[in-house]
Amino acid sequence: MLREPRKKKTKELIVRTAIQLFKEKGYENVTVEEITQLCGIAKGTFFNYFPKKEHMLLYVGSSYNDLLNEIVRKHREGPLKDRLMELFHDFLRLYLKHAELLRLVLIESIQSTSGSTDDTSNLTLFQQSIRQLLEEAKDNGSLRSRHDASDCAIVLVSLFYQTLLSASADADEHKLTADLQKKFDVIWDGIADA
Amino acid sequence: MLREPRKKKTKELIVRTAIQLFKEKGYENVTVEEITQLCGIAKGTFFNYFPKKEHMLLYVGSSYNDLLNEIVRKHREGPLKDRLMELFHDFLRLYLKHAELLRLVLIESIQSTSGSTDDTSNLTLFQQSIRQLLEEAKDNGSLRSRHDASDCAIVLVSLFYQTLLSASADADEHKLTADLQKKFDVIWDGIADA
DNA sequence: AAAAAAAAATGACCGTGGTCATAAATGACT
DNA sequence: AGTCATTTATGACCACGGTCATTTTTTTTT
Repeated sequence: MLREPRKKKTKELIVRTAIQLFKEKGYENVTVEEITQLCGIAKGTFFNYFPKKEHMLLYVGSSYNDLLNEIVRKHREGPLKDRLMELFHDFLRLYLKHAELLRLVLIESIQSTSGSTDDTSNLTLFQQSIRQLLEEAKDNGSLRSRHDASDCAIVLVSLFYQTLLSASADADEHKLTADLQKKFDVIWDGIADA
Repeated sequence: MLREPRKKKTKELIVRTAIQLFKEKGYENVTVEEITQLCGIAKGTFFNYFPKKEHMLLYVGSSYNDLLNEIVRKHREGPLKDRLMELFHDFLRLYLKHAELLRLVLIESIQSTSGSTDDTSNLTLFQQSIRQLLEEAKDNGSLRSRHDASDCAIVLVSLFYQTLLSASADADEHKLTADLQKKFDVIWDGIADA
């Protein structure tokens, strides 16, 4: 059967073409027809592969998955909190490279995740790898916490996303890192002093 | 000048009609034309009052502002953390009454807030009232914290929103309250034990 | 009260996302 | 190779959000 590989090829072609156009001209300024024309296919074909234009954004997101995992794997030295901060700092830098597009991706991911327990969403994947990191830290003693690793991961990741989303257009890397640092300080120590 | 009051009337009429239709049939299933027809005005008129259909969602959001402030004012007894939890619990109940619509409102609010420092957005307003509550608590001694009230407010509010957004369609009030409780425990005590 | 100016309403019109009946392509079977 | 079944591609078509030149209404000026 030669059909499957060919479908995949077409799908990849659409994704690659679309991402490039989105980065060039901005998501809103790219029409589905434009994408398909550049791919040499008919407009209708696009919708055989993606139910909505917005679904492309989820694919843009998942195209970053490998890169994200690599970053998570990279940070293995030093105190846990510092490691996490460096890790998020790297993510932040990556995000800022295409902030306009990735903001849409993030919002779309949030939108598609909510209302359904879908474990394969980009957001959940990311959360899981942070959770895993925390669990390892708990196991090897570098983190002592009465809280569930899973809950901590949710908290950390939401605050990270919140930082990205609240980033105003003029915000630079350093401002955002500082923002994130403050939030992390709060949750790391807790709000109320003992 | 009699123009201003009349404009306001029309705007209110549109908002009321739209909200009702949204709640009846769901945002996506209501067309602008339908709204205007029910208002007895032309389609084009709608866009004299709202630049986009989605802007209606922000107005839906702001229509809850008074109610929200009232809830904040209501909880004045007991330990701070409990008060906050009750407060958020009330919000949550309110949210669940029209979860479908309010999820869209929330997402739209997030979307419109991000990228611009707009202090009048619904989200910012809410955050500010929580911040104020925390500051009062710090002043009268019921909260002792080394962290900025503002930062704490951001953290609390983001986690609340995250809870709302991650609510799957089948989630009930109790499940969500429990979810929220766990997150609040984490940030209240801090992730790492002393 | 008439004329001029300003503001607001209108609906024909357009672009784009998305549908769907039909056509083309592919693979299985004889 | 020829027939049939199934999958995939196609583009005319539609619905809806949004625009804009024109008309209608309201306010100001004389």
